[in-house]
Amino acid sequence: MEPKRRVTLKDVAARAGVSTAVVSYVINKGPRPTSKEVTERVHRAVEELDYHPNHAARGLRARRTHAIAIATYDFRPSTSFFSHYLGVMLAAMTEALHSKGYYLLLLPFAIDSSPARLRQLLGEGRVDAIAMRFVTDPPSSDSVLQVIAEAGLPCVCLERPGAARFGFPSVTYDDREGGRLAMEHLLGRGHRRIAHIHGDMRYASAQARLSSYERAMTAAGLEIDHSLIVGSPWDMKAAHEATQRLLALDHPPSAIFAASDDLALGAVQAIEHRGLSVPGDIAVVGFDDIPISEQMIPSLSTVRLPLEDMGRRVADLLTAETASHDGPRDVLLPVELIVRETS
Amino acid sequence: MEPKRRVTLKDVAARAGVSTAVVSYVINKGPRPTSKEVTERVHRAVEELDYHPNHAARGLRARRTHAIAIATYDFRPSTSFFSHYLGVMLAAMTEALHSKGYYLLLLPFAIDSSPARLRQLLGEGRVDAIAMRFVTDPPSSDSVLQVIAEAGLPCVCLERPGAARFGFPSVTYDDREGGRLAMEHLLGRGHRRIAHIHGDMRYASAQARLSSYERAMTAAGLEIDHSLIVGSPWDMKAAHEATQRLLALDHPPSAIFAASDDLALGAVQAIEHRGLSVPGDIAVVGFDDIPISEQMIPSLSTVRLPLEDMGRRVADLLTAETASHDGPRDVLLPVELIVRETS
DNA sequence: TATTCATCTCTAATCGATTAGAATTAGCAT
DNA sequence: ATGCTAATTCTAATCGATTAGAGATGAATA
Repeated sequence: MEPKRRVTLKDVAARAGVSTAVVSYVINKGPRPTSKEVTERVHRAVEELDYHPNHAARGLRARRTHAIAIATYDFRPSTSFFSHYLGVMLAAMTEALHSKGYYLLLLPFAIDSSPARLRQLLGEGRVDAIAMRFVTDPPSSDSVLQVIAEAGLPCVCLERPGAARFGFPSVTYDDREGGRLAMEHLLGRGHRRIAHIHGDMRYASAQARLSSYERAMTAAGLEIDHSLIVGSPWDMKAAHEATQRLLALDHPPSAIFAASDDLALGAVQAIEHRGLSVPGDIAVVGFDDIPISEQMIPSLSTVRLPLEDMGRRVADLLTAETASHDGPRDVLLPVELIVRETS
Repeated sequence: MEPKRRVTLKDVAARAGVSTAVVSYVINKGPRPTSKEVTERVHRAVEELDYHPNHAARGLRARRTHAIAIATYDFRPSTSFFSHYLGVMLAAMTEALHSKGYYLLLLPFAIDSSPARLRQLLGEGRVDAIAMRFVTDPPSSDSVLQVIAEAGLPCVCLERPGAARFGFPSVTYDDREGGRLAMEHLLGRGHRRIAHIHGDMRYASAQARLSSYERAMTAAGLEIDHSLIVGSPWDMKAAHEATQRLLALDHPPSAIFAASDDLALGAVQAIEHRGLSVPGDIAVVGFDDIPISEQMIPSLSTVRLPLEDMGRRVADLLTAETASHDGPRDVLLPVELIVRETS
């Protein structure tokens, strides 16, 4: 393949019989008006030459790269970086960004990675803005956000609000409300002895869901029985074993609220292995709504996260020219209870 | 945040008391030698000023962006783009690229998306190379590859070899061998009546795994009973129902080879719901080795894909200066049979 | 000491766009 | 027609690096 000579602005200008400045104006729809006739000629030339503005030249002069970076600070980067959770969100975000002419750059961050890499990325001026996902609450994230703030780069935080003091907005789904909905549902079905399987408590989500459980129980006038709160590290097998412990109790629960669908899956399996039925003997509600939840039999009742919405909102916030009219906002997106067969 | 003035080459040069050319030489370790003393002075200046070369300027002049794009041509882009499969691979790839100073750009392609987007990306000169994943065999992918070839960009194909005529290497895992291993394993345990649950036959993997099944049966001198080959669209629920049909046969199988772990999951559930045990009554082997496979009880025997290896290999191929000494190569990575409790 | 050669450094052109500021043209009222 | 303003268009500087070609330096050789 002989690498055909690139088509440049100059070529287009020559073909359209105008100066390069005008071509630039036409392409960028401004900042100065162009006559209808010239505009058309330029567009035709662009079309005919299959011209695409060079990204580097553009970025150099205009200081805009039309690229957005996303980094996740997670404890389990390699296995979970692209969980269903992040995956769906990323897909939506990629698509939303693309439709605005932006590209998404993936950064490989673990929760303990040094800010050096980040500093390099920012120093290079490679991206216009950055999205950060933290699985824990501030202030563990502060040093990272500090780096971004110093670079003067727009940033949106995923899931964990509280970056407002850096001037950054956030997009979060409503973990608390999700837990409330799940519990309300189970309580509404008459369950009184409800267990909770929580996830890795280093995660803010695990904390939030557990505290929703406790709040709901208390609000319903029920005492919190700590033998009904079992834990595991977001791991289906651990959930299976935890459930076995629940089933072995003198007063086993009649319902289980699991902090994730993976955990719920383990619970359902354990219950069925014990010869009991779901939801006949024990009802189960999960959290996340991963694809399996709908497909398994019995299908899993769960709390659906607004993943695609989140992706789109983040994309919108990051590409908004009109950055925050009235200060950064913490966007809280609603979750949805999906009642299926396990409850 | 007042956006601090950028530190440029000039600043570094001034501080080190040399010309910008020398700084460039030092930073890029070539193409001309620099004296030890000057080299050190420059490094010190870089350090002190926290200098990072501007990506756009660099890209403009040197025509290298140090960015790699990846696109997936799949039938189900939104749900599966970031399946476990792609996720782990991407994580490995991102990391490998990063360690070489490259960044990964995500492209949001569905299998029927037009080449226009791609042409734009390439026209912009935004990336140095591109990785493409196709879930079907050529020639459906040819028009896309044609675009890349015309742009003269290095490209690596994931999973589906046969792009050699465009001069592109490929990285694939051994689907056929995986099927063979799974079947050999089941046959070795004395199973003779083995069923196969295949996935969406539009996928080359589904085809390859099915044909491995047929080949193994034939090689073992067994006749292929078409009532034992049931299909579903990579969907756990469909697998569940397909398995119910298998169990209802006059001569139900004693083992099932499922074309994916998701399908295997559905099969296991169906078997257990029927009151039978796995592997006591029926053995099951899956394909992929998703995280759940190890965690479920009983844990699932399956074929593990070399996902991280693939990611790294692709990264290597795409960043290799020495592009193909002796023509493009189709790299075929081995898979591994993981025997667990279901078989 | 003069000459040659290798090594290192500097000057300045260049990549391809954007965008001030100047120049031109068009539109309109006088 | 003429002057004035508004609408367009052109010229050329600029972004921040890389890199050919020229120049300077020092060591080795004659």
